[in-house]
Amino acid sequence: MAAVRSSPGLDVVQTGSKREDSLINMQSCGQEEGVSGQKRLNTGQRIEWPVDANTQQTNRQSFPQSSGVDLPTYRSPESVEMDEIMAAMVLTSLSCSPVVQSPPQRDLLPGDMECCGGELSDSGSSGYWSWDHGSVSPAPSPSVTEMDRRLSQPTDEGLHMELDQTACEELEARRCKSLSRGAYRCLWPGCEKVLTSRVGMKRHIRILHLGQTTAGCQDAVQSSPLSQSAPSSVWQIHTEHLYQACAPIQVTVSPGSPTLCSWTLPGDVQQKPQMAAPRSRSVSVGEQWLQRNSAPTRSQTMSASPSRGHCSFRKGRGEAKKCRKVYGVERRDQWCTACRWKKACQRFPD
DNA sequence: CCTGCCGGGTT
DNA sequence: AACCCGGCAGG
Repeated sequence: MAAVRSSPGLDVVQTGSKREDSLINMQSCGQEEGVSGQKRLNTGQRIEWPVDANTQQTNRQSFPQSSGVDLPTYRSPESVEMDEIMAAMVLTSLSCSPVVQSPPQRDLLPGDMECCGGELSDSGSSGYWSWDHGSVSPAPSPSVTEMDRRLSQPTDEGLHMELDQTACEELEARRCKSLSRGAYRCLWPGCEKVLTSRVGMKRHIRILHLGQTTAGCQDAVQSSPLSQSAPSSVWQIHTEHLYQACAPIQVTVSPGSPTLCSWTLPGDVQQKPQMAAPRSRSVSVGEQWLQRNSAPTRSQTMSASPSRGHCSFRKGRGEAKKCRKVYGVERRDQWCTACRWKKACQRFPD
């Protein structure tokens, strides 16, 4: 059985039964101050479980707001933006230069996109953060129906990020499979247009699918929550192992364009949102508070001060109460992992 | 002395 | 990688 929390004050229990829908029970519990979550099943049983910080965060992305769990018939009012998001995904996919068809010399034109081996940054844009796909394998792509369901769900910022990445992977996989050498096929739903040049394909998507005449695409992507939100989501996801993240998380800021921010993460870490979903672990009040209050701020801090990558620097004593003080030595099992290992506390970071 | 956590060792 | 702990620094 998997227990999830969809949003503050709204708990959801999802059983492993085939009749999930009928067994889903939602209850507004308010914001309890305890360490564990608690839930009532429809059997009348009351179940308490430790809530994982990652699980909480992840599931807030997966089951956002009032929709609770996957209700197939639900259509979000925000789905009207999906065309735009789809366009962004298609273009993002397009920006991933196919290794199979790209010999050492890449047809990089002025204003053309970068290869996805390292960055997706469009040199013609600003404020377009990018992913390093790293070791992410395109093989396990979600089904079309699942994609559609996710697209139709109301999304918060985190889900946008997940959507973007997953969709990019899938589109890239589909494109790599279906493409003949040197040709680009438009993956816009219902459009099978094949062009030989990347620039032409970009133009095709812009004009036909976005209805834009000139360089509006990057701006559309830039201004969408899809791109704006992802870094903070990533940050939230990885706070659990923050003390290990000094090296893996790399933030680079382009000197030329102040808003161009490139996030480089190891592939396995990027997949964590999907893998962490069924997990369940104890979460503290502090962790919940941290996720609610400080995570967005931290993302901004990350963007503003990328020099944090240096780990050897010993910080002065912060003001925050750490697990040791909050729980005491006698409740050491409730400490965060880092505190138990005498590492820098990641539940109550300074 | 208490606390936080770095650095390094062990499993 | 996960886990543990000696020892150091700050308060």
